[in-house]
Amino acid sequence: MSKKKKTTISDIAKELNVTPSTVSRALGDHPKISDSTKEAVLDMVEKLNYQPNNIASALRKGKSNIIGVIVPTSDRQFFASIIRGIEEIIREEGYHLMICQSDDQFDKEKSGIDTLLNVRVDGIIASVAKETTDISHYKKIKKQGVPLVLYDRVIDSFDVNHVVSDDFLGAYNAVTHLIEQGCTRIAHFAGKQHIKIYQDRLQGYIKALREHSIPVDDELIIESDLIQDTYSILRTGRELGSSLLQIPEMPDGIFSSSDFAAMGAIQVFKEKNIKIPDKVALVGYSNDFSASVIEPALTSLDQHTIKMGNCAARLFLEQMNSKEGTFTSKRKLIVPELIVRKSSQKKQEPIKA
Amino acid sequence: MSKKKKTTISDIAKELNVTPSTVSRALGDHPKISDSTKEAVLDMVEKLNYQPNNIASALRKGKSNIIGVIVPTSDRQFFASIIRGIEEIIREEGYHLMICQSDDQFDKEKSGIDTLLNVRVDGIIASVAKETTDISHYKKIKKQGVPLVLYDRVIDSFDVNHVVSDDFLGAYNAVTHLIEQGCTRIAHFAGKQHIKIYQDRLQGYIKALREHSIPVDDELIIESDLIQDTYSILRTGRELGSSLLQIPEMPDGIFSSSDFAAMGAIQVFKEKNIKIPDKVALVGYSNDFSASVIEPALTSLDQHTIKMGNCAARLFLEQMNSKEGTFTSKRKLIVPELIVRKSSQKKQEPIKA
DNA sequence: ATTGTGAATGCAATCGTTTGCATTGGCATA
DNA sequence: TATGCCAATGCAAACGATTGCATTCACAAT
Repeated sequence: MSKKKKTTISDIAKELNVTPSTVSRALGDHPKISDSTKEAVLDMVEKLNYQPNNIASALRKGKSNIIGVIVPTSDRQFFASIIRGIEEIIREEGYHLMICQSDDQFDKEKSGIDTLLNVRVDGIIASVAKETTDISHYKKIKKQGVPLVLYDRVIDSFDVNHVVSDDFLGAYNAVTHLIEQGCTRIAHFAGKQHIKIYQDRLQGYIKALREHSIPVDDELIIESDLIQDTYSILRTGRELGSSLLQIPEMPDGIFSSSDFAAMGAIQVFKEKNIKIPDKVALVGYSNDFSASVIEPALTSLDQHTIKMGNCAARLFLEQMNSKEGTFTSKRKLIVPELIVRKSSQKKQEPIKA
Repeated sequence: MSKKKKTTISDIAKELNVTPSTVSRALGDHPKISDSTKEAVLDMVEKLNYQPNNIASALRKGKSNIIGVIVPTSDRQFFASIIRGIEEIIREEGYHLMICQSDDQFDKEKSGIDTLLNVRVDGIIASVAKETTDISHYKKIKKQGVPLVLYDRVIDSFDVNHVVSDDFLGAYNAVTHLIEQGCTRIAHFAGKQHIKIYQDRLQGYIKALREHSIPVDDELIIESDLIQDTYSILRTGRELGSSLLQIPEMPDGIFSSSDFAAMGAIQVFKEKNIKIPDKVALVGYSNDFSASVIEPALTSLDQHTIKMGNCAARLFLEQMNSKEGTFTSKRKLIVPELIVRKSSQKKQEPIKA
């Protein structure tokens, strides 16, 4: 329990009658150190139970080997997978993760970034909080010369590395699928339009309709806050579903920007005995596990989040290893995959359960 | 993009014709520094865009203000919530989190702990990997005098702070509930018995049976690996469900140590047209979101994971702030809550959807 | 014997903050 | 005028590891 005085590199040096430099080099496997001393050092490391002090090393080297991640919230599957994806890649390069949650709040995001900067992380990988409009704190990162990669919720008009899901394409494919299944009047549960991903999904929806000469009916586009806790969105979905029942000509398809909203609607429809997908077909977004479990199982878009995390990490490494000024920021698109399930399967047999 | 030379405390000092000490104290709001200098310093901080160097500070103070967390995997709801719970508490005290995933592998767990020790975290909060049997790396933490708190998957016979869910009670309540609903032959989907939480759940199950003079039938206790990815457990659940259909006298109740396994069984039963809960009632464990969505909705035990995280964090702070040697390790129990839904509701109306 | 060479290690400054122990100057008290 | 005291600040040594630039020593070549 008591704070032992930790053994340092000099303790080892003293014991071996060499200087700290030698020990340091031995530990770093420096070519000019004889094998015999290297062995001796390693032995002593064991004997004295030496634990390297990364802090001292980081101070001297100006490199912490930590990379910071900002997530809106760690308890959504989506972001949890991203973290995993990032970690998979960077751990191989000897980096470690420091995670800050913004809870989608501007203040927490800002202070999180400050913290990361204070511990001198070697880079930051972030997704922007839904509240955030002022982006001076992100500019600060760039100004300090710290590599920055944004993922998913990015900032247009800000020249940094991006990795985003191709939301436009995802939406387009989803709606096209509904049309192919015979839907002619398709509603859209949209997210708040100041957030890019929801804009793109709406645009993808519109394009698919236009391409099949289906008129875009504003009445069928319902915007609501789809960034909340899961149960709240489910409730929102129920309300949206109910409201659709009120309008004169009920739509025969729904493309929802959130799985949970779609599931809320499914629940309502089932209670009212409205047949899915015959009377109304649904497609959600994100391919949450529960989408495979609800009945009928919900067709959804898998965003390949782990791959997205991988990609963000690689982008960071690339920027990190490029010599000064060489690097120009890139934008990577991850293509989402439509997982067709019963909720939209009017014609053939379901492919996946 | 170029690495700007960051401004330091001495830059500020030089600019103001004082010494670094004064600036340091001013920033620390030291009482002996005049208000005027404090103001001047703050102004200069703005002007020069000073960013404190936590690394240097940590080195000097021997305190990083970072606390390390080991999670088996960040992409399970359970652990994500724990992280949230921890963060809620410690952020108020100025601490930050560094998260390592063990992926339930011994090696990664070990190297994760090493990393945390290397960056000189002020404490470690961990849940033990399912693979782990050798615990020397945990002993090392303690030996180095770093506060350690274990949560959920703990190590018996190792004297450190614990916070665990009361699995015994949870299981006991679940099974008692099934009995009250009229079940007389109750199966148990058990997890691997070298893990404490699964032992406890099995014991709770047994106790409830005994108390109601129901014989414990080994045939009805099926052990399998319940720590895998979600879809795999679902599949396992399907197999378990199918296997129960084979035995002569089908059970009329199932208590599953995993929500996902229970859901797999539900799917099979529905396919075979076996009525739930009339023919067989089910209770899961963990209260995953999907439990509320499957039909019939699955009764489950909510483990109050956020509270659990809160508790772990508080335990850490307590130990941190206790003077040397004063602290004796504690064990906190979080009481799980039975959320009754249709899957087990033979008698009354469901309380929650 | 002199010089050269290379392998193995030592020296000392440095990274940016913090902090115990002075020091300074001004003002009040005796 | 001398003394004491306090408020405000300075000095310099840490914290532990790294690294450019010597230095040392042994041995080979001339």
